Amino acid sequence: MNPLSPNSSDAAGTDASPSFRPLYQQIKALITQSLQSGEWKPGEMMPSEVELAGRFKVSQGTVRKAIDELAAENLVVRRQGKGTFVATHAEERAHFRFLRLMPDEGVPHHPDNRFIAVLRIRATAEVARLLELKSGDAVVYIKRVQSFDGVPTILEELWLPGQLFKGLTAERLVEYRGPMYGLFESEFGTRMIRATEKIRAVAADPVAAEHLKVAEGTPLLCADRVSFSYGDKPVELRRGIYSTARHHYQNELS
Amino acid sequence: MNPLSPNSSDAAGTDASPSFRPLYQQIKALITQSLQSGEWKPGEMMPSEVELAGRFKVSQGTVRKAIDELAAENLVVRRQGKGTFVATHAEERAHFRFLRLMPDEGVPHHPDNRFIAVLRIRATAEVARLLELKSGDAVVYIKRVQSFDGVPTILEELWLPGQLFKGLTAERLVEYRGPMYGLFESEFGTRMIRATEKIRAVAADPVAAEHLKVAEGTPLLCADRVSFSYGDKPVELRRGIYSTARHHYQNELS
DNA sequence: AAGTGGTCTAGACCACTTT
DNA sequence: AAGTGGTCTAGACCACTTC
Repeated sequence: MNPLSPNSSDAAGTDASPSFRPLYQQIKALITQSLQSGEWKPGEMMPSEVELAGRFKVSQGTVRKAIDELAAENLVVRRQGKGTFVATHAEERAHFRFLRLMPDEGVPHHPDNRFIAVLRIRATAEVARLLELKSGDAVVYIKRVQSFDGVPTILEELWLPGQLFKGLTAERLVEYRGPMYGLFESEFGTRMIRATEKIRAVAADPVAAEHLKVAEGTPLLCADRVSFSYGDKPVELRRGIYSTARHHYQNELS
Repeated sequence: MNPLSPNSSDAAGTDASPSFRPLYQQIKALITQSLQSGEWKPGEMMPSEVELAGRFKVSQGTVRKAIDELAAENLVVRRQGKGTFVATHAEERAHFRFLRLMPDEGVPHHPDNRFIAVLRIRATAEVARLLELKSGDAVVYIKRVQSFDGVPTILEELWLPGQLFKGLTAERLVEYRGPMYGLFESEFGTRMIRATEKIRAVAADPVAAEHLKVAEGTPLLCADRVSFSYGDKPVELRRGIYSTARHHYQNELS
């Protein structure tokens, strides 16, 4: 008998298996808990499959199936011969997982950041609703422009729960190299694992026109993103205004 | 010894396993071939796992792993207790796999179609390049408007290889109920399995403005899609012009 | 009862990386 | 040589559907 909640043939009682839950999914949940609690930090190696199998008193195959799903969800990364590692945003290849704006020609490269505002404000009703806060709760507001080859291309606004990002200042943002999600994960213990985006076409308002150096009324992409951490907890709101003169939003349908 | 190409310890020769290919991937390739050749038609049930295991002289677990990947790629659908079925576009739930335009409020429902043009023309250099044809090859050109609740929302142009869609006429398109991909698959034996989209913001030109009943210059989404069939063969070009007044392009980042 | 996919095990062995 | 993930097997049993 394994130590986890049995699915049938239990001690007694008419177990008509009202809610069957495979062992490997229970293992997966336990591993996810350890990831969330920070038992293994981003970038670190996790215990080997045989070690986890021993800890949970299940076969290696069952642990494998659990980790397979975690790898499919990009929570962990497997490297043959080396081990299984906690996924991290502080990596070159992770940068373009959430940045879907690609140059029409040439290879993608990293944008230059210019921060316009880093403020602590109070959540509007709309922001509070999407971040699952209360109206008036503290939020960090960030506004920045990203340029490729000196051409301003992205005007971005972010709203973050103030509670989670207490020490976040303009200085920290400016001095940090790499994607913001890397900073969030390493400095504030908040890891983005999933996001949804709603995309619309909008006309450049005076502010956007100024920052992106385009004429007022120019058609621009507007991407409203909600990012989630473990347990589908919303931890970021982001509105990106993209100039698609020399770039496009790339998507794979499958 | 299994009958498929051995990976090592072969009859003779210094096999330093220069190109290792797992058994289950070879099985997967064989099953894909059968799917492509039409041995089992879309919507039909395929042979059971044990039967396939017998046919290929491998264990059921190996067949399972092959089918697992095919299911992940949406080429087949597993139904516990029933069997494994060839995926088909002629299903309610499949409709919204490629249609990412969602209403800002309310539940998504099917659009009304109005066909503006169904022509056989010659491929321009650009169309030929993307469809991997030669300039001047025959292509089917389709132009249509899709409306939700009577509101014209999508202006779409399609280019299809003439060779693959010989009997395609306006009548066939009009009388067919359901998504176009269903027609392509059932009547022309061409099944879309994957697509890429590049999205930009554009200003409504006179033609788009007229069809979508918006003012000239209105910002609209422009989605350029290339669809692929088995073997990454391009089989459709589609340019969609979306009005995002009451809809948005929905995307999941993970 | 029979057939299907789904889970779980124990063990063997392979490929890859590091020591 | 030792440790890691990756493959493959054979068999038992479970959950679900159909007959």
